[in-house]
Amino acid sequence: MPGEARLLVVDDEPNIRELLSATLRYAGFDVTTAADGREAVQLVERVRPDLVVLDVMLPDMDGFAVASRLRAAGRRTPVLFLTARDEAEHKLKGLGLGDDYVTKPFSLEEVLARIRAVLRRTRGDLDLPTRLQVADLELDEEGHQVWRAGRRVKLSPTEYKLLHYFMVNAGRVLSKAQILDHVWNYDFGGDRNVVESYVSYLRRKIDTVEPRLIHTLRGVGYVLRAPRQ
Amino acid sequence: MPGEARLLVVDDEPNIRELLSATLRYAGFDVTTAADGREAVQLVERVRPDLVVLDVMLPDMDGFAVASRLRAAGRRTPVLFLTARDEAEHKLKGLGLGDDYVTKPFSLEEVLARIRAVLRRTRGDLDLPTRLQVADLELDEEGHQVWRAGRRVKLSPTEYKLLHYFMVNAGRVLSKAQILDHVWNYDFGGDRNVVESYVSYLRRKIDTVEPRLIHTLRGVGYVLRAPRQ
DNA sequence: CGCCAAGCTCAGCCCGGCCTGAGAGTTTCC
DNA sequence: GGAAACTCTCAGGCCGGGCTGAGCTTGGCG
Repeated sequence: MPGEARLLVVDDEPNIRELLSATLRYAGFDVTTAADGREAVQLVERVRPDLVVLDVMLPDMDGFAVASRLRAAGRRTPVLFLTARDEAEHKLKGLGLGDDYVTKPFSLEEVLARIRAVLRRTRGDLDLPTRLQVADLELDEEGHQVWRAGRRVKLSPTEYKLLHYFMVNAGRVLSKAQILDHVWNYDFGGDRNVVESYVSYLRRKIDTVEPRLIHTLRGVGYVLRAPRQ
Repeated sequence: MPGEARLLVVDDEPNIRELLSATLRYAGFDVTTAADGREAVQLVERVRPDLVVLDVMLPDMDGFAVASRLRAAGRRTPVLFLTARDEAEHKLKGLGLGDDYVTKPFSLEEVLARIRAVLRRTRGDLDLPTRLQVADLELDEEGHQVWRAGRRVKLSPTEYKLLHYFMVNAGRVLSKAQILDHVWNYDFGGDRNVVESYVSYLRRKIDTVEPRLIHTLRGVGYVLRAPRQ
């Protein structure tokens, strides 16, 4: 439970806006949305969000302009910028302390991770768990590290994101479609065989000892869980 | 009791439309129907459904077009798409989060399960039970797991769906025809001996201990129930 | 008590979902 | 600039599960 933090999501594309707001609400945040910079500035005054998720390409004003308006108004609300891959490089110098950015197209897991990290820093939300555990499988979010049976395991970025998603949803069956939606970028067009491949990689790295934790449910999906219970 | 949620069912085939609306009404939902995209868009405004069940193949406009119309209109009504098997693969990226899809031909149990899952996510209907129990027989919907007398039991997908249907209707006599209609796809052409076969499989897996829970009523059907007192 | 319909069970075929190794294409890092 | 790591695709093969058909069992009824 993210402690009911208030978020303001600002993006002019309805699809992205909806994608984000639905995901973040489901993750337990209190979400307000805005479609342009003007609306965003107004809403910040009204809802006093703990964090603003802000597209840098807005129809009326640059995302950075919005951000400096916030700061000029005395708010030091942290901002998570959404930016195209090539814009990111030279623009990120504009970041204030506590701010961060994610490049489009992003994956939902990525956005959630960044939001949690920012809130942890700025609000001192130490109640946000930083360590996930299922049986003898451990994942440290801050240190990006994973252990199985006490042994350190090295994972690629995608493997890590997949495992993280599994662990946050331990005990819950996840369809391949769901996994694709959360772990892969929203514009990924390939087929779900990727998920099978990565589950296979993961198993080889973290699930070669008993008890097996990743289970296949034919025709349904996968689930990470410790036996018994 | 689904809490009186309002549904809008959109499909141009009268058979499917009726099949769905009758089933969903019987399951306790407040159902409105539409035969094409134009009508659907209008009705969404009027009835403000909690969820739209939407065929992707409509005579006048693509189901996805309808969905984006809804989103453009500011509604964040979740959508359950009905899609042919081969369309499903590559299109599922158009889904907003909170949306889901079912492939045609579907089984009614499948549709009901998806609808409940979506409502649970989007409305936060956490009061909807996720765990069913009859005597010492337990079924966990989220984890797709079943226990009898405290022992974990492994079921195939069809066995699971059948048991789920039994448990939701515990105490009610179900004819083989009813079971066929709900658990098997609507285009299933085989004979009802399948039901007998699967009841047999189920008994072997979950009903070998006292008290027996699955009872045969010759010439009538089956019923799952714990003995009196 | 014997017959018949209904129900039960099991072997077996077939299909499709899943896994995995190989490899192409791309990015990252030294 | 090259090597290593990583992502994704493809296809072959395996195996679990779906369904069928036939023979057997059970229960109802005259």
